[in-house]
Amino acid sequence: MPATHRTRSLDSLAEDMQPQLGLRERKKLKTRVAIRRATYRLIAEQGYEATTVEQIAEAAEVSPSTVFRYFPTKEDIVLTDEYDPIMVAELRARPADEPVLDSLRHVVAKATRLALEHEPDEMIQRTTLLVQVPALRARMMQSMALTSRLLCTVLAERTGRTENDLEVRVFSMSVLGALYETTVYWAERDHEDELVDLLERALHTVQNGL
Amino acid sequence: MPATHRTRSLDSLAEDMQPQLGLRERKKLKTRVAIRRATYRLIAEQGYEATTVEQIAEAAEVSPSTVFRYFPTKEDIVLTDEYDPIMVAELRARPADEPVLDSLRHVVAKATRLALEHEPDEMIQRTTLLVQVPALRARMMQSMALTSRLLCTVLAERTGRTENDLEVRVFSMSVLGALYETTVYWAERDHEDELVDLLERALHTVQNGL
DNA sequence: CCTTCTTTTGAGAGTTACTGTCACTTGACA
DNA sequence: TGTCAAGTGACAGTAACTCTCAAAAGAAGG
Repeated sequence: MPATHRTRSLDSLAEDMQPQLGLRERKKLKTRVAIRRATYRLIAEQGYEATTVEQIAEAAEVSPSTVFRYFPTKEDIVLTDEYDPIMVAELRARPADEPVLDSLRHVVAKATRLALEHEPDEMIQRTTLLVQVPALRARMMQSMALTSRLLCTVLAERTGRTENDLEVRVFSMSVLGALYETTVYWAERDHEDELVDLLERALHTVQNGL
Repeated sequence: MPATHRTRSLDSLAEDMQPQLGLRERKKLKTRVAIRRATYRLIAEQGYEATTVEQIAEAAEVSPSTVFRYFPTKEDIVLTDEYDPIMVAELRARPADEPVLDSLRHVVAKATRLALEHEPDEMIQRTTLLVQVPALRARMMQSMALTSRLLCTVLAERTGRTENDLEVRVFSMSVLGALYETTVYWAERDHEDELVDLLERALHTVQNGL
C-alpha cells in the first residue's frame, strides 16, 4: 500500500526519524499511526459519534482491544498532541528577566507557526471537531488543565514562587483558558483568520483587560 | 420518612417555597431532590465510580429511566447548579460605569457568600469530588464554558462590543478559568481557606498579572 | 537454525452509561 | 366522573470501555 506523502504530520515525522529502533518499536509506531489515520478518515466521512471503535479497529487492521491499548479513550485518538513539552522547553529557554507574557507571546507564536506549517490538516480537523463535539471539548479542557500545571512549574521557577501558589495557578489557568477560547474562535470562523494574530490579541487582552 | 432539616440546600429551599405549584410539579420536585440526595449519600459511602445509576434509582425509589429523564448524565446529578442566572442578574444590576472587574468582584463575592451560607455541605462535597473525579472536572469545565458565554453577553452590553468579539470571549474565559482554578485550589487545601478571599485574590491576579 | 523468554496481540465475556419505544398510570381539568 | 396529557416503568439495544487468558511474534543466546 502506497503511503500518502502529501500530508506532513507529527506521525509521519515520527515515521521518518527511526534511528534504528527495534522491529518491535517500529511496529508499535506504525500501529499508532494506522489507528489515528483510520480514525481521522472515518470521522471525516461519517462524523465523530457515528464512528465506532470497532470500525476504527477494522480500518486500522487491528483488534478493538489493541485500539484501547494504544489510546485510553476514543477522544484521545483524536486529541493527543505532543506540543506541551516543546513549549515548556522553549519557555525555559527565554531570558529569565523577560516579562512573562512577552515570553509566552514568543513561545506561543513559534509553536503555532510550527504546528501550522507542519500538520495543518490535522490542526484544522481537530479544531473543527472541537467546535462540533462536546465530548471532545470537555476532554480538551482537561488536557488544558494539565498543560496549565506544566506552565505553573515554569512560572514558579521564574517568579520564585511555589508551583502551588494560588496566584501562579490562577494566572496559568487564565492564560490557557484564553488560548483555548481563541482556538475555538478560530475554528468557529472557519479558520479564516491568522491564528497567530488571534493568539497575539488574546494574550494582549489577558495582559491589559478589556 | 422524616426529612433531615440539618442541611440547608437549594433543594430544600425549593421544597419550602412551593407557592401553590400543582401536585404534578410538586412531585417532580420531590423526585429531583430524592435522586440528588440518594446520589450524594451513595457517593459519600462508596465513591463516585462505584455508584451506579441503577443503585441511585433504587435508593431514590424510581426507575433508572426516570433518573435519566431528570438528569441527562450521571455527572449532572452531582454538578447541576443554578447560580448562573442569579449572577447574571446581579451583574446587570451593577452600575454601568463601574469597571468590569470591580463588578465581578462584588458579584462573585455575593454569590459565593450566598452559596456558602445556604448549602455549605453540598458545596464542599461537590468541590471535593471535583478534585477526585476527572470526569466531573471535565464536565465542570464544560459548564464553565457555557457560563463564559453568558458572561460574554453581559460584557458585550457593557462595552458596546459584540458578544462574539474575540477580546470579550477571551476575557470571559480567562476570568472563568481563574474562578474555576480557585475553587479547585480551595478544595485541594481541604476548604480551610476563606473561599471569598481566595476568589478576591484570583480576580486581583487576573487584573494585575503575576 | 533452534530454543527460551518476554512483549504484544486477539478473542471473548462482562459491566455500565445511556437511548428509544410502548403500554400503563396518574394528575389536570371540564 | 370521564377525558386528555404528562409522567413513569419495563424492556431491548448500543457502544465505550475493562479483564482475562491463550496464541503469536520479536529479542537474545547457544
